[in-house]
Amino acid sequence: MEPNWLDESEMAAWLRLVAITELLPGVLDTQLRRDAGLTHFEYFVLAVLSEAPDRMLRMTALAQRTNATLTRLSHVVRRLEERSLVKRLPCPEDARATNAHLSDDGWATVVGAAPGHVSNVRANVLDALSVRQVRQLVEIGDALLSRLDAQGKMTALYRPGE
Amino acid sequence: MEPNWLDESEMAAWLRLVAITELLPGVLDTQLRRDAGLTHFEYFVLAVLSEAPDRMLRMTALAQRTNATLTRLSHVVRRLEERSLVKRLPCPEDARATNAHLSDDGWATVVGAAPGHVSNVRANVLDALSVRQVRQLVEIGDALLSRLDAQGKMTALYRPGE
DNA sequence: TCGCTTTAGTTGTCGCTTCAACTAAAGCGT
DNA sequence: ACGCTTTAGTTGAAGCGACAACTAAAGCGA
Repeated sequence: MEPNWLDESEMAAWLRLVAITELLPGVLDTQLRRDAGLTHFEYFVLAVLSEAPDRMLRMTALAQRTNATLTRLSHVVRRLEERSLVKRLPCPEDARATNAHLSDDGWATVVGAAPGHVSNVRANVLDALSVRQVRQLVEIGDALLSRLDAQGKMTALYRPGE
Repeated sequence: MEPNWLDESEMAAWLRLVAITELLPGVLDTQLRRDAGLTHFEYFVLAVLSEAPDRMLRMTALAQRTNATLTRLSHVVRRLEERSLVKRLPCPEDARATNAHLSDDGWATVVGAAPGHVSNVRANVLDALSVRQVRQLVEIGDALLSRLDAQGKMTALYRPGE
């Protein structure tokens, strides 16, 4: 393991990426918690469900689309169900599986939270970037995700096949 | 709050950024935990201390350089001190302040962990990017951090003043 | 149809982060 | 010298996520 150290430019990029991954979750959680009583991950789960056919997805599919482990999702969906934002239904075709269904309350919650969240994302992320940088970020994101999620378990749905 | 929704390109960039912030911490933590018994944040704290004069920094300065709240850092440094990787010393010039000092064990730990960590960062991040993309990522990172850390409390040390 | 393996999901425990509350010292105005 | 405010840091409780262990159903080979 001979240390092939980072050069100046690589270190600069790496430090910024680390800082972003530390700071971004807090920025998202703070706004959503204050305005909608949701963490960003909870919001994301509800938002993904809201776009699914019948507002319903299998736990495994939902986990993939939210970049989460099944364990994490299971805990979160249980809490969301306790708040009546989501309902869990046994899947008729496969008795092992569970369907997560967005309730009317859940729909209302995510619809109510969306505008504030979008404007927060604009204010803290997208408005800082030029159109060219947004395109570059898509490319960079695909490149990184091809390593971070090499098997495409999580991000296969929107990333180009390699 | 009229919802100015994201267009396709903005949504693509945003989804990728969210996925990265969800997946990257796990990739870093898993390798460092397995090979060195450290979380990435703990490693980062030790690494920052290792580069400071006398391997020592005030808690507040250390918090800034690690993108952390003082609360989070206080807990982490206490745990590191219990493992004898760090020693806390009262600051002679300011009786309110605490200096965190990297012990010899801490130094050995971070030096031992660095090569594996760097090669993990290469394998999962930097090797996926071209030289141009690394430069683009620095620019994008600066742009994002100017919003995420608008007051420059955390990242002022390596980001250009606006 | 029997048993083995894989898949789907849940649960309990533990560790880490956040939030609120707190102590204590420094700075500062008068 | 006196309070008031700010700064530095710690602490305890609560909540979330990771890991390991588990149940149960499906797939599949002989």
